[in-house]
Amino acid sequence: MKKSGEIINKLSEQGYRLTPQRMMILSAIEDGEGHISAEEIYAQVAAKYSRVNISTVYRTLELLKRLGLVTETDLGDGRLRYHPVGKGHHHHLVCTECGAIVDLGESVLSPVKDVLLREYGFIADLRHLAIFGRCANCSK
Amino acid sequence: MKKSGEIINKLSEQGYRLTPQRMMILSAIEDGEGHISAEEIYAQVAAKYSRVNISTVYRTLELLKRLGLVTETDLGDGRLRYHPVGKGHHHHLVCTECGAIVDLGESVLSPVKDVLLREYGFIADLRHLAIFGRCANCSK
DNA sequence: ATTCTTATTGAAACTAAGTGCATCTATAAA
DNA sequence: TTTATAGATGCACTTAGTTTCAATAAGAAT
Repeated sequence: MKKSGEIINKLSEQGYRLTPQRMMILSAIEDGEGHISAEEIYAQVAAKYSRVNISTVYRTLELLKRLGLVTETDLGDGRLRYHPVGKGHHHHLVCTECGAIVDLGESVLSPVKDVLLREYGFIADLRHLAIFGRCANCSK
Repeated sequence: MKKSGEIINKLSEQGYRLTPQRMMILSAIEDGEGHISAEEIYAQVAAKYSRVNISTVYRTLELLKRLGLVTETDLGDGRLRYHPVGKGHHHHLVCTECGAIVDLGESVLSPVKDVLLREYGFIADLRHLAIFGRCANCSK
């Protein structure tokens, strides 16, 4: 039960205002296991402070994304999921047949990241990717 | 100016009906340079046959996607883009700063595809990916 | 403590995409 | 050629996310 300090500090360092809405959105993101959706964040915040608007949640997520503090990932269930960057990087294999999700270390994509940087000077954001396809069972 | 036969043949082989709506949607996808959006397909079809509904476009795209006949890619402009698989595979580097899009051969991701198959038995669909990040200019 | 400035918020409208259901029609069977 | 039927469509509605704009309030300056 920590105080979501990491992201808050970075926001205030960079001159962004620390509104109560933002504080509550941040703790919703930093508590829990990550992979939270905008609606879930909204539900958590609204439970304590019913005046929040969901567009504030979306706007805060957009900001955190732009500052590189959270990653946004489409896991194929129709809503985007958010993960605090401070909690570590990983990827997912998502089976489009049965819906199974397998976690994947960060290292699988590092060679790609390196090639893109070397050959194109492109700094690829490959911190939390969902790779779709068919799992071992479904393609047997 | 070919007759969008490839996809039509595959649909009818597999027992799907060849409705006039589908035929018009298919030629919209197969003519042109690919990377067409659902709205653009709808506009093209509606110009000839104003009774089509856009949900038919979405449903047809869903079908073609499921059958592996088109790829769906988010190039970051708020609408998904579709590309006929028969026209070849490639990827895109999308700069989240300036919006520049650089094309990329298929080969960059083949090693990843191989590793996922070998180590997880996972058949990854990596035929038309958009990789977001910062281009050489924007990260100078 | 009060005032000021501008970032942030809430409300509502809007967009892209997906869904449920009654109707219609492409295709196969008679 | 006509009929039957399951697949496909149109329409209305829902959902996730974005945008506009007037009102509010965080944080700086006084």
